[in-house]
Amino acid sequence: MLLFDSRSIVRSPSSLEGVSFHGRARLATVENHLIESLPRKDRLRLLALCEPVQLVLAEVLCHPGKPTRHVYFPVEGFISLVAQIDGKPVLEVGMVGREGMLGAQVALGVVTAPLHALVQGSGTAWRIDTKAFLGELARSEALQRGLNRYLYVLMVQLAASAACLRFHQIGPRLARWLLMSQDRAHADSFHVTQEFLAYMLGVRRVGITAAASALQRTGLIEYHRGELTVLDRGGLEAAACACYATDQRTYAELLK
Amino acid sequence: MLLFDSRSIVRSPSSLEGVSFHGRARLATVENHLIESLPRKDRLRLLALCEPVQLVLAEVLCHPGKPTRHVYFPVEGFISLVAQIDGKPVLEVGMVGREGMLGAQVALGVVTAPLHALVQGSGTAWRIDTKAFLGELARSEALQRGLNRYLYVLMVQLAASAACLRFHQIGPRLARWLLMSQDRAHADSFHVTQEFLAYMLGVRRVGITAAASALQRTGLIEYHRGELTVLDRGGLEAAACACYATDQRTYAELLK
DNA sequence: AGCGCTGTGTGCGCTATCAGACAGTCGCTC
DNA sequence: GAGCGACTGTCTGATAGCGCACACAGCGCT
Repeated sequence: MLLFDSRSIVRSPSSLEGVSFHGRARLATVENHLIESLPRKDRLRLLALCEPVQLVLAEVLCHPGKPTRHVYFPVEGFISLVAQIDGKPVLEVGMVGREGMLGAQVALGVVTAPLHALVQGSGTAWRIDTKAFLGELARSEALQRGLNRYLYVLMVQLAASAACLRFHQIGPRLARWLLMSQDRAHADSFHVTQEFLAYMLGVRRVGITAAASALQRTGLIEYHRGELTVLDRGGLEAAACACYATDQRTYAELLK
Repeated sequence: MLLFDSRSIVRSPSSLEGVSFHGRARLATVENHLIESLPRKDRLRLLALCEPVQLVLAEVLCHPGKPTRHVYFPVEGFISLVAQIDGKPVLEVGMVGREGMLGAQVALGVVTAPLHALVQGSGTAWRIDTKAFLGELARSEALQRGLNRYLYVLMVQLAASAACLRFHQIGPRLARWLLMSQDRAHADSFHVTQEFLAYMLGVRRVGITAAASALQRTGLIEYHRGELTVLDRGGLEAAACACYATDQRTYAELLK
């Protein structure tokens, strides 16, 4: 799909800051939250199985119905979960960043991927062979607990997304999407075209043009040929539908 | 909510058949599929903990965020899972019948209910105290496996529902809903008002009036003041969006 | 400088659905 | 048999979003 190739996260230093392209520094943490939450012993054993990989933008890490060869723990990169209709991926239903993992369903004894997994922000991640991971999962109760809670959060958010999709308009949904991406990209600016946004939100590109123009006019964001910068995070939060805040609360309550 | 009281499944014998109100006989099976799939030993131990209860129409078995006191294995009755926005339940995102259970999230170590659970078809079910169930879950590996697979199916369907919701029109979605209800009600006719259908599908009542009129005009269904009968199941399947068939396949592949 | 690709803005007509209101009709109850 | 509530059908006007088409601008490549 051509769309997949039209995405690329800006990783070059901002010409203004000259030092770091990270608007909100989170450099202290270089790990994945799920892994971090493990007791030292289990964590080390798990990390011994991990290999660092670079998530390449627009890469499709798994296809629905196909077996998952690896599970991924994003550190810097992040991933979109995309649902399909009639065999065509059409709509983002979830995002996986440093707060979670891709392939949690293996904890349910199912190695079949449920959704398309599309790398949406390039960056590092830990990767583990599915079988090896299952072995470690059997050994570590803490890992089981972590995965289970994460699966629960995923379910809650899938359900919430469905309702949001139905009842909220493009503008607020776009604002929410930008916030969620910003959280996972660990940067205030990233590269994303209107075409791609339309695809993620399941609307026409023109719909995004209208909504994004409005956000730019009111000074919340700035964009130009795919370079998008969040200027006023507070304002964007106000513009987003309540689902963003709800999501945040769910994460805070269940994953910490 | 008044809507909840306006629903009632027809349980009186059909005047035509005079013997059974079941259009498609499924009387041979009086159990729940999840329970049935257990090895004899585990099944008996689980059933010893169960108490039979009557699911009362329009009863709300759990609220999102609240702890689940019991888990339920429907036998004749069935349950709608309803997502909320801003604290108000607004949209059905899943159905639980004889093929599954309510409260599967306890297998994830979370006793908080994720969604509203609304009894949509009255009838019998098995009920177990959550704690007792957790004890049994720890004992039975087969039960764990069953629940895990069921949780996976739920997730897949949540994602599929979201996409369906976004891209399919009221008519096909209504047809799909009727088929899914018919499957779980084990009857060709059941009681359901347009008001309630609108609520489940997240649309206005008028939208249902239009779609249902069309289905009646083409002879697929017949309804009158809440009494709805499926006349042409094949035709209804053709009228439904492909999501129904996909759902069926998912169940067949993963839950048997 | 010229070309072509990608990304963005716009216009037009159309459809599905929404919001609100109202009327008819059936069935139950008093 | 009168009254009332529940259920269904219909009307009017508004709107969010769709499909399609096109114009234009920035950017890289030759």
